[in-house]
Amino acid sequence: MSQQLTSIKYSISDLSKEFDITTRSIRFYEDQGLLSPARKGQTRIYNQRDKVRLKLILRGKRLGFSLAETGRLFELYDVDKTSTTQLNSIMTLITDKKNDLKQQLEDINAVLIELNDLEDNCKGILNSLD
Amino acid sequence: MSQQLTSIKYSISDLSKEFDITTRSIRFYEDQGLLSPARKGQTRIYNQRDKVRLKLILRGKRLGFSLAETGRLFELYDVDKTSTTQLNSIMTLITDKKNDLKQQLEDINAVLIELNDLEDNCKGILNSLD
DNA sequence: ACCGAGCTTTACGTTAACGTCAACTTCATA
DNA sequence: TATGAAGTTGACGTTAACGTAAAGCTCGGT
Repeated sequence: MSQQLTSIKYSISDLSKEFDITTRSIRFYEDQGLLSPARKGQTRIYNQRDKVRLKLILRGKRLGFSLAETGRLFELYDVDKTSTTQLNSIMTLITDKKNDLKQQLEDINAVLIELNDLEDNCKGILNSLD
Repeated sequence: MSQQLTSIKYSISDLSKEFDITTRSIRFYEDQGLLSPARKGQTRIYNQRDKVRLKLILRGKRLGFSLAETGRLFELYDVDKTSTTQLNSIMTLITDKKNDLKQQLEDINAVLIELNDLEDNCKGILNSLD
């Protein structure tokens, strides 16, 4: 039924080129438990899911998440959904993260406003030098 | 004329308490050239400007800026405004930072959407357990 | 005169996230 | 067959941003 034709495979250097990171980093993320690619002999073989995970890791980094935090977010999807206590602890974790991100939104908007002011300032000076 | 009554002074522990950071951190920021408080003998005396700077440093940290990056942003305000080349290099730096921040906005919104989905999911399961 | 609280400098320790060899295998190609 | 490109596992080095401990001033209160 839901047989996916996701037989697309990637080598470690494929991914390192695509995301512009080193193979060292990719192996390190695996060490930290964020990736678990298949193996053909010794060689790592990455599929679509691995690639998506890697993209999420890098997005997390851009947001200042530590690898451990990103790992915890990954686990949210695999957790035991039958335990009420588990569900509640997830909910609080989600709430906390959402608050962090809302703070970040405020921060970013504040900085953007300052940068725009500064930019206008510079433009004004440049124009007055004609 | 524009004499400011900004004679409000702070000790290092005042600031450490107010911002909930250690005095070690505050001194470290000074080592890195981000703060330069006055001295009374050996003792550091912080004024309103120093306090604002500290607030900006912490905001930068929340956004994932390194201390060096924040330092560069500080310098933007003190730079020689008569040099056209200086102005142009500032402008490109501003443009770059703005692009970074716009990317962050996208990232944050994407994560917020996911977290909201996950939250709804959890709520649904919790409700179905009644 | 002594004490404790708060400040100082100096200096070594720590953690995260990799960088950078070194030494090895495997595989396709000249 | 050899050689070069791409993969592997250690293992030690590095940087940023502090933590932490040692040793010492200084000042108000008892």
